Amino acid sequence: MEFLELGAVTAAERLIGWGFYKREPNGELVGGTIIETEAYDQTDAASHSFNGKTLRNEPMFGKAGQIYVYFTYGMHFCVNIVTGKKDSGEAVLIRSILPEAGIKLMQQRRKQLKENLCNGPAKICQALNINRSDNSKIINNSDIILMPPIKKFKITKTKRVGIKKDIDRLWRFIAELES
DNA sequence: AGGGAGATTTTCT
DNA sequence: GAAAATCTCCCTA
Repeated sequence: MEFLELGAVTAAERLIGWGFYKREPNGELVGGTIIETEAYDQTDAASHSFNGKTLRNEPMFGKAGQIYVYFTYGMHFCVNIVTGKKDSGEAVLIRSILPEAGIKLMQQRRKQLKENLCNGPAKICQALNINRSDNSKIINNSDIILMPPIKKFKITKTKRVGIKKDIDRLWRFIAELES
């Protein structure tokens, strides 16, 4: 996990293939393999940290390996993994994971039976039950778990989505899935 | 299968 | 007061 201190862009690429989970109160793991990420840092007009530290983005200025949960569009939560050195204001948005553990719980929470369980940042938070109360938690020192990759993926870089500024950076990383 | 609108409220200016 | 690192539904083909 030392690579998380390297900076958001490097970390975003290297996080592809890692397992991301939340541990339920009863010990059950819910989550799966990360297959899509986006990097945000302080040089980046699309980043919450661009204009400096605020009440909301304060976790982005913490140590690598915490999580930053934000609320957006009046109804959705999204999770980031904080990267870089303390006070650098960077993080990696987890955009998509492969549902592998706790699928039944995910289906209940998402009210979906098969597709679309975790293929979007707000969907992941819904499926894993991540919300404001998880903000600033330390990964692997709480109920938020990150596990090393089991297999390697080929990775595609693209432009990020859902932003209006700095749209040309190729800071979105997607695992190529074999069919 | 793809596009457009509406939902809904926090956050910062 | 406006915009927001989004999702779902409903429409058209």
